[in-house]
Amino acid sequence: MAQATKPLPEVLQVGPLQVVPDEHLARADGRALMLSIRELRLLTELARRADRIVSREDLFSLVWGREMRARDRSVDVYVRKLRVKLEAALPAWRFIHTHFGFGYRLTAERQQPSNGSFTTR
Amino acid sequence: MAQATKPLPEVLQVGPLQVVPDEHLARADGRALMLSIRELRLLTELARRADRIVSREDLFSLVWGREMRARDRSVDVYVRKLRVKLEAALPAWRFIHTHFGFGYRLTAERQQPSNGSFTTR
DNA sequence: CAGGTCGTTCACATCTTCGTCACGACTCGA
DNA sequence: TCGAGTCGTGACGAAGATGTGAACGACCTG
Repeated sequence: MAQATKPLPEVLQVGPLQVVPDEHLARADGRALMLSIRELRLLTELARRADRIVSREDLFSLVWGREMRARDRSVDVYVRKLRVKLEAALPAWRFIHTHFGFGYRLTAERQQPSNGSFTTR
Repeated sequence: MAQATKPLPEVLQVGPLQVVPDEHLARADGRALMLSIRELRLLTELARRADRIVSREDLFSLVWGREMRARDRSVDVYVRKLRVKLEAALPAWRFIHTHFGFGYRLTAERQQPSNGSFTTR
């Protein structure tokens, strides 16, 4: 018999970042982040597809629940908002990486100064 | 000496804050807080779920024992009363954090210079 | 009865979020 | 190198959520 009644809350771990969608909460090194609904949902969907590139269209329909209109910049704007908060919480890390022409990818990478070789963007 | 009927009194510790529901008492750094019944119950239920977000609806049914009516602001008002007393007792700490659109979270955080991500209002 | 505490509810003030723009910086292929 | 398209970023107003002070009545207690 399968564990049909087992709640087993979903916990997404991406480096020092932890997302618990069911609790409407994300943590950085254990400390709670203050995220809005949209921000949290966006982070959640990215985290569920960590290390993979997710297109804007997919992200939009996942988070907003409808088709993205052409030239809609909502995803970009919310990626920006997330980046700001993640940067404030974990300055030594970078999480949301842009793939030009394709979309975004969530991956925990240490911010390495004094090395221009690896461009993260 | 063990007692078969020992209730094992519940003691909730949240930073410098201590709540003992069975004694109808809360302490800040050992000093007793003067809380009304509602205030204490609200603090208790929050403390039992420390570090997690609790929705207004859940808080209301936990503390008031009935379903919350739409647009009822009771929880907000009592959160306010608690904040005032906690602030008076422990000015260097912040306990009740608002999660916009979700509810409240009880976590002991030192009053720090503004940090966009963590600090709660 | 007089004064105080408590719980509830209102009304208004303030803050957040959200979607959208506009403009500038950036990327990449021709 | 250049140009078209893509992306980053700050700002805005409207709608809605939350913060806050106060009024009111019920309930003590002396």
